[in-house]
Amino acid sequence: MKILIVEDEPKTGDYLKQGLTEAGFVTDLARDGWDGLELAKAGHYDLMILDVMLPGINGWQVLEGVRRAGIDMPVLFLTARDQVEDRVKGLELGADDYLVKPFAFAELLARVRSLVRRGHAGLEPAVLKAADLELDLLRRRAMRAGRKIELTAKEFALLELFLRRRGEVLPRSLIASQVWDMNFDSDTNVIDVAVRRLRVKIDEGFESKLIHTVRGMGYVLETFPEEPAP
Amino acid sequence: MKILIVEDEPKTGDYLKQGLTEAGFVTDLARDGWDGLELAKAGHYDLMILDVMLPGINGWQVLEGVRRAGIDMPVLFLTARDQVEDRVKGLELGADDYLVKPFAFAELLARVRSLVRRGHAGLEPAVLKAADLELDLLRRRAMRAGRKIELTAKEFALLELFLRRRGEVLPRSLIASQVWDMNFDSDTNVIDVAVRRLRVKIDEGFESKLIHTVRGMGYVLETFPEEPAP
DNA sequence: TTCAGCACATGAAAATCCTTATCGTCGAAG
DNA sequence: CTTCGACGATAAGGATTTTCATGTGCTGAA
Repeated sequence: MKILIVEDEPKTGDYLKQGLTEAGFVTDLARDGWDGLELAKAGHYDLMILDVMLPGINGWQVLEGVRRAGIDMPVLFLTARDQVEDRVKGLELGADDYLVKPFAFAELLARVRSLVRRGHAGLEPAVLKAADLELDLLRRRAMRAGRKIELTAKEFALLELFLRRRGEVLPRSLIASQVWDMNFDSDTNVIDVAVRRLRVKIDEGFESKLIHTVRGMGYVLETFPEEPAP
Repeated sequence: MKILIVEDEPKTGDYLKQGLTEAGFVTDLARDGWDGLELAKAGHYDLMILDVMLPGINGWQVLEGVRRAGIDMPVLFLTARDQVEDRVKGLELGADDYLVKPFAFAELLARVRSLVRRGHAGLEPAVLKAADLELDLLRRRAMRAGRKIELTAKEFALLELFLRRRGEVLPRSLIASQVWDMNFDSDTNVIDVAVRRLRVKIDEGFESKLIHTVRGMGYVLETFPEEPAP
């Protein structure tokens, strides 16, 4: 599997190249937009990782050039934290996924694998929904019934997990491994506390509750109450 | 590469098996000490991952049985947080490495790879030193000039990095990727602040400073001052 | 030499996260 | 029906980590 990285900052570029190489990919690295475009046209890649901020021509322009040349490969692009609208724009231009700097390498790897596997057929949904709750993954914002909800990083990750696996009962060990990247140590109740904080934000003050406890098992996010009417 | 996992808690066991399988290893899973011992004797494994707390016979006993049977394979064992002395004991009994629960999977994978590669020839050093500073990785304790120093998780990780790469100038991007598992985003100074906190703890009040700033490059831990005498 | 600009240092406030302790509730057993 | 025990909810406290604002000193250019 061959990946083209287009990144001007040397440290980030080397970091990506090394990490992906260790993960078993073959990589080429372009240091600016022009080189990137040229390489993209010349070689056959399974994926392109594209920084938005580049000297010469920027990331979108590279993307546009690539698409104009009729090259059909998935594109993952990298944006800085404040370039939210850029991300939206990039997706409209035909990118397949994005990642906000700074990012954990594990996260990048997961997305790269996903894209390489799926091709750029199915873009990940940008907004997850359940009833009147919406989680915008691009803008990192949550809303319920039209009201904006502020979430911390952990809360966001937790809610994202719940929404991605809506209706499934998630045992604490699963939540721990996904949200905390930890193998579970049962003598703590971090998860209970985190779920509570999330509940306060997304359920408190609303008629229908979304997060439900399944005693002895874990937690579920469900649109309908467990027991409709006795 | 074949790995034997001995772990009674089902969730942890499955988690390990799945994760390692995805990482390309072949795994067998034993649910208690007796099964573990039997499998270890029967099959040819490149590594055994051994939980200390097991029903029937405990981890050390399994280890002892394995060694008695003349089986020579590296052993990585898993301990709970409070079983510090157990870890020390386990290493004395001939384990090759340990991991404290809860642990990040990435950490486990790194150690597994290291052990599979090296065999159990070279146990990682348990104590890192520089001048009169010591960092005990087993007991997670730091001392300087005989005085105990309390460190937080981040401080510990940072100091460990400095000690492992003593004398090397570490750019911020490297520190970010190692200690924060993040690709670097230059508009923050978390690293500066973290380095400062560490400095206060290990250098303040001591004649010779260990952590030095290299302007425009990063930080180094060095025993000798950069410029001896002008 | 002086000044401006940049890099790093520092202190303090704010945000987040984890721990601990206590209370409540559900379910099973008597 | 009552009691007990386990599991979960909740509140409060504390520790850690991050952000922000400001200070200081080096370096290179005028």
